[in-house]
Amino acid sequence: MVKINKRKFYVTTPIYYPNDIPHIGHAYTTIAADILARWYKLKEYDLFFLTGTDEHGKKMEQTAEKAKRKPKTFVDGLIPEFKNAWQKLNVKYDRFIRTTDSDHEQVVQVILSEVHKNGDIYEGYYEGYYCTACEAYYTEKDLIKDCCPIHKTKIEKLKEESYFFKLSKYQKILLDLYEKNPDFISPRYRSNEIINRVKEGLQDLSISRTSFSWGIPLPFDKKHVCYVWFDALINYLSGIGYLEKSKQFKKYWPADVHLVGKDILWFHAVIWPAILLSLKLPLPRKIFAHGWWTINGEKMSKTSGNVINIEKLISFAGVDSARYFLFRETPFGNDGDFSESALIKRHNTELADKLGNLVTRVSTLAEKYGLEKIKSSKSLDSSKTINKTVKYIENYEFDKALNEIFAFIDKCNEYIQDKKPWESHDKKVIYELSNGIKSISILLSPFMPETADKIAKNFNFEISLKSLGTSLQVVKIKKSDILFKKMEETTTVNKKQSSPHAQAKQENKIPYEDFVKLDLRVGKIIKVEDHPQADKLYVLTVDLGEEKPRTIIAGLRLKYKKEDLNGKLGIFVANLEPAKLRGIESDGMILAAGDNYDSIVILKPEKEVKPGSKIR
RNA sequence: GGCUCUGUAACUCAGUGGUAGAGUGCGGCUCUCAUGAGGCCGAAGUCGGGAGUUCAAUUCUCCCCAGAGCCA
Repeated sequence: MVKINKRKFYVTTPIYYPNDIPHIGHAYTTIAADILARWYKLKEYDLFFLTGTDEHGKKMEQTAEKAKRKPKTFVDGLIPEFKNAWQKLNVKYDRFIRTTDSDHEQVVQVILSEVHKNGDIYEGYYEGYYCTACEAYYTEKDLIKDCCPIHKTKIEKLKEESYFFKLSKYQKILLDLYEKNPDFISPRYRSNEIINRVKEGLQDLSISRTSFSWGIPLPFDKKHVCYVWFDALINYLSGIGYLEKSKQFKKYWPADVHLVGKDILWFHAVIWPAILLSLKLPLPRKIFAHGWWTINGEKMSKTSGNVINIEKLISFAGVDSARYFLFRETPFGNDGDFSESALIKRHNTELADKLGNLVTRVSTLAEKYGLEKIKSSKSLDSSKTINKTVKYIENYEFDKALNEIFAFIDKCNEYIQDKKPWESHDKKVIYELSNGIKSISILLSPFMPETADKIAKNFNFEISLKSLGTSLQVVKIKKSDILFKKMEETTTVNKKQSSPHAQAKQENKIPYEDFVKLDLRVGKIIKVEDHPQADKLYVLTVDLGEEKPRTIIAGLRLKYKKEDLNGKLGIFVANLEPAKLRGIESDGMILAAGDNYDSIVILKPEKEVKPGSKIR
């Protein structure tokens, strides 16, 4: 008898280095995984969602030493930061794996032995410039003045005994794989980047170190500990029970998607598949690289103090608004810019005004007039929205999915306006709208689980795929509480913390480069005539130190007599785009000061200078 | 430097071989069930610049300019 297995979905985040506190970057990947997890759970897939921490390496060893702790004790203290963060963000993972978990350590050793046995690991020497902060070697040409190109710290040449993984052996197979599976690496442009690099050739990868001991020892040479990346990648296997739970492992492997930041795509799209090929294991279905967040247009960094940690992310407008914003603002894959004002704006206009308000008004009408079930609604049909949203979510186009859902919310608002149920008391219309709200909530539930739950309770339906396909039951409905309170922007804290550059931008200041674009010059007015078509305008002939004098129109006729201007010096914009004013072309502009026309005065140099002198 | 991509309304972006759309913002009108929310209407663009192919180019080709990404 053939047993029909339920379809499964296995999603992972990278395992995070726990020395940093979790911030918006970590949150982005993890929430994305949570959205997918919730979505496939909704579809009743057998789901596994793995996240965790990467705890080995020289850097961690050193930090622990500074804190006068043993590495393990030190790391133990950092883990709650991450677990709490995910709890606060409503992220529901199936396992939080730590590379110090004993089952993981065991798996890494078994895998090292297997790869070794397969002849893909050999002994050699590694020579290069090692940056402890990056945990990576650099070649001489990578260095910038003997310093690490990323951390700008001085780094030294190291030569150590090392074991190597035969990455070069897999170049052709990998290229073949990318070609046959163009969506293996997503988005597509990232795939092209990787392909080009792999074409340039692959070097064997050093996978062990002798310079520190905080790591997993190689089973065939205990002097060496495993290089952190090799150790870390294997979490995707150990996390679902590579050794002891072979049934579970067989069910979930291969992973359906590894979500990663664009900075670690190389490891996941090249090294990881090569390891799996050596192990003769099936490859993950997809590696998806997402972008980074800038903060107010600036790179996020500890030194500029603009890091958005989880507390802060939630503090602006709550968890659901933060989750919504991150995936509505920017296509998944692209870089995005985070700012409090952008978040609050979306919270107010989209969540409060459109969605929240719709729920309140429909629930109020339902409470007052009740519902009457109808079979199907042609005028307010959500099936197209559902189909499109499904397509977008499963294609990792979260922004488009949300856009689709909100287009339907707009439709509901148009419908209610059109049908005016507060006049007609038409229970069928209110039912149609309630049913629409049900679809909206279920589709939104992966993104905004709390909100979806609240609406579901209020309108008495279940968040499930089944419920999406069936009509709402008629029950008594009460007016909904406010789902999204409108927020006011309180940027003062933010502004103080941001750099002078970002601050200048916010205050509408321009960079110096923009100022120098202005060609301001002293000019001598050599002729003043009335503009024939306008009683406010003079037509000036101005010497700007050029071969020919220019014609410049000035609105000074009511303020200055001709003789007050003739022969006088003034300040002019010399590179203004020429403009026709009442039929005469003006090639420049005279500068004047004054808050309004009545108080206007022209500007003059303090001493006599020659026409054409530059203002600087 | 090498490879790749982008340049469309004030902003963010969609789009097509037959001279352009959406959201936000802005201006006006309007309803009152609703969170000063909602709905309707409107203004706004030489589709980066130049050349070529074509009956026709924002859309194809080439060059130039500007910006971005990736380079173990």
